Amino acid sequence: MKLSSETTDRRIKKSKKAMQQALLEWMEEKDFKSITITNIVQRADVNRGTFYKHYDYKEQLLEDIMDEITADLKEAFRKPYKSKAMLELPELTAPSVKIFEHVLKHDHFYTLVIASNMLTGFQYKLVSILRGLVLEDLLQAAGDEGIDQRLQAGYHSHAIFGLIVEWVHGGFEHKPDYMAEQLLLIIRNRPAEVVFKAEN
Amino acid sequence: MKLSSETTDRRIKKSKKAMQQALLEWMEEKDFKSITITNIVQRADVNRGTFYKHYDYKEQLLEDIMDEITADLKEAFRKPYKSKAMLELPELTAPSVKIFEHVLKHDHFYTLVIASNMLTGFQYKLVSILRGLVLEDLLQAAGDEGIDQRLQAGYHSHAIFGLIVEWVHGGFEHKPDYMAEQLLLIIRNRPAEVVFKAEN
DNA sequence: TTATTTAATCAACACCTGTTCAATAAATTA
DNA sequence: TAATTTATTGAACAGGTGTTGATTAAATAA
Repeated sequence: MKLSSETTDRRIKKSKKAMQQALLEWMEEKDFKSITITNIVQRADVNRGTFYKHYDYKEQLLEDIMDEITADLKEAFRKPYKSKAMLELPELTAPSVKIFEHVLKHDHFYTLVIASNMLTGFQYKLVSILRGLVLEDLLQAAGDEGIDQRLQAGYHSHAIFGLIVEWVHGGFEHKPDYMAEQLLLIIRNRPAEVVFKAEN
Repeated sequence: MKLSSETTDRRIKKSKKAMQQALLEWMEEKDFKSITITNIVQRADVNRGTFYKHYDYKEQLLEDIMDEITADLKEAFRKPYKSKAMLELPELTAPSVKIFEHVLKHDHFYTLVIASNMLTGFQYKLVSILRGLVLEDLLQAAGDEGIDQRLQAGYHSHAIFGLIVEWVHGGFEHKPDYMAEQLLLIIRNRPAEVVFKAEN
């Protein structure tokens, strides 16, 4: 008798890896939209049925690739942080430096995904992770003046994502330390009269 | 002789409207992904060639619909604001109240787009508009302590979008005034030690 | 190793896609 | 109004899609 074992069948891993690799290669050559399932399976040298056995559409295949990137982001937060930047910047910005270092580590992928327009799935994952981290800290820090902490978490997680988008669009012309410093400055700033000017 | 006139041909308007209406109707019934071009043109009662004359893919048709929504957002900012909330809240939050009122006005559409996962195009437009408004104000308010204003604009525009997402996911359980109040509280809060807790 | 389970393959299917073309109908211009 | 321009139509096409069922091959369990 054969029960569902813990480790996935080597054939599955092999097929998935081949298709993931094929998709990434095609993405270097042409627009995501114009890449067909047939393209992918031909380059991966697997049957089209194999694709449909594991995925419903190509976006799902991309999400599989994204999962590895976001796993790295999560891991980056667990490791203790040691670097020059930490000595120069306030201690509390360390985790945010990690974010930007993570993005820079995968700069090619981030550029590919953000520059084109298929980040829905990726953005969702990324923001969800950031939101979780922010919310965790907010709950520990305990209530501030009647602020809805879910809204606050949604606000800050998207905000950091926005910073990443700007960074990518600018072609990574700044160092991660600079980005973390800017994040701190923006947060510390009193932008009430700046975010939206009152009409006279 | 017939030159390109200012007003678009009535046939074009009619065809586009029919297809837009058909897409919205299908979106009530099934997943965006599973809606085919054939579905749309059959319900709109136009030839498939007509679709491809105006659009490349269905996402473009959706963007056409989105343009009307975002046009309303822009317009909402130009009109002078008068309401009860203005008396209760600081004057400078008025424009942000408008944002949330706009979202509530189109609550059905926002829910449809944000709950599903095809907001890439819409989000881009929305954030771009917010970013433009924020950046405009930032440039007028003049430099604050070495903050990169583009990064700041990206930060705040995505942050507000994040607030909208939270609001939609929560099923609009708050009033626009409350959302604007929360926005103000979050911005005014000193969240430096809250956004990311320093590890010990 | 052998038996069993399960993934990958191949062929075939109806349907959707994106494009082309000549024919038609509706709009605009004078 | 008549003449001209242009959108829409309908048919047809080579391809891609998503699914099926029977067969083969590889991985796992005993």
